Amino acid sequence: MARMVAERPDVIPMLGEIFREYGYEGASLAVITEKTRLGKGSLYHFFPGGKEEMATVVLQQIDAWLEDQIYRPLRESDNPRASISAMCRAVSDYFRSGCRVCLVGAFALDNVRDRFASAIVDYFTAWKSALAAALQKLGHKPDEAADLAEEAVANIQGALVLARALNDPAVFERAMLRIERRLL
Amino acid sequence: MARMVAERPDVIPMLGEIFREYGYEGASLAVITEKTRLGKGSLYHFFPGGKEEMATVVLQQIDAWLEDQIYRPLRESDNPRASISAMCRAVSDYFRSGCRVCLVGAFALDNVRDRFASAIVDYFTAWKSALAAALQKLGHKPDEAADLAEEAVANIQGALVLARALNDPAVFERAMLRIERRLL
DNA sequence: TCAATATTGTACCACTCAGTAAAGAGTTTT
DNA sequence: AAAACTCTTTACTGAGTGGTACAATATTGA
Repeated sequence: MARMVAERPDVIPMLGEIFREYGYEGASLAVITEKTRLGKGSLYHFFPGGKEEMATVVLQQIDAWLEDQIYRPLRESDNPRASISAMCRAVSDYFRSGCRVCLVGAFALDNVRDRFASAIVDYFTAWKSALAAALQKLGHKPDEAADLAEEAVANIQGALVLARALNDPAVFERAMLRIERRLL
Repeated sequence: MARMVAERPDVIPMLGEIFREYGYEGASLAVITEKTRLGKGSLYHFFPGGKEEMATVVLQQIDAWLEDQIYRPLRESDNPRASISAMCRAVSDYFRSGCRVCLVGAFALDNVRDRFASAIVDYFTAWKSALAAALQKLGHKPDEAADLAEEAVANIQGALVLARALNDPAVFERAMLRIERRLL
């Protein structure tokens, strides 16, 4: 039969948005088939492991993107100020000023946390340590840098929760400004 | 037939813990009947509105508790330092060092946010303004106090997300110390 | 004692869930 | 051209969903 969608990779970003919008449990196969315009057959052809595999792949893709765009620059740049500043901009963009949810944060609060525990831990650990590396290059002592990094990562998550709760992007933007000011 | 549980009020805290543990969608009636030891008949007798009414009542009860234990002291105490300090302790206790989820925060990230939007907005708004009132009594200017309060409330949520993601209460305790230090 | 009311167990409803099976259509390879 | 492979459609399963109906039973107050 005719191909509806070129390749499996094309579906992954759609799945990401679906999980963001509906959550893991809320993203029923009915929703997924409707939004992706893919029948169940195709879905299970691409992801034999079903919904769980879909979510796993989405989490992998998110990790890869952040590694490229944020973690590596933080670790490897010889201009830590600039890469931290770039991180704040990228985060603000990525989360669309708080209108977009952090999938990993949402999973962490959900009862699917245990199912994706290792991906969730990896996500936050990688972020913390990459940011801490940049902060050390900025002159902070290792434990001081780790503390600052943990605080920043937590505060980003908090800003996302509050902005979505109050449905107010300004809350997120204010928080990101505070976070950047404190890091630099 | 014999009464299993004395009164409707006794069930509400159980429902709270169930929603915390399973989320709104994850808390199926099967789970609820099992954990409360109440049959569907009793459940729908006490809560004719079904699951949605159960969650609404739980949110109301949470709000009432916080109003009593945290908001009112913050607003009315003439020792703002002490009441802010007490708030931090109460929060740490309430969330069991981050092992317990904030139901309202979790709902905010979930796709049930819209259904309980007003309760969610009220929760965070009340908290922010009560804390801002205390900060004003501490000598902060109104907009400065509002900003600090918003930051603190957001950071508590962030600490909850990160602590649960990393499954590490120490993350939450560290964050609460930072928050208290910054407020006082 | 006895009727009114409050509570509970059970069976049931229509619907949705994730997942499967299999046959067919399209494309590639041989 | 035909076999092999990739993808899609369709119909289906069995379990679980929230919610309803109602009769059976307890408790209460007169």
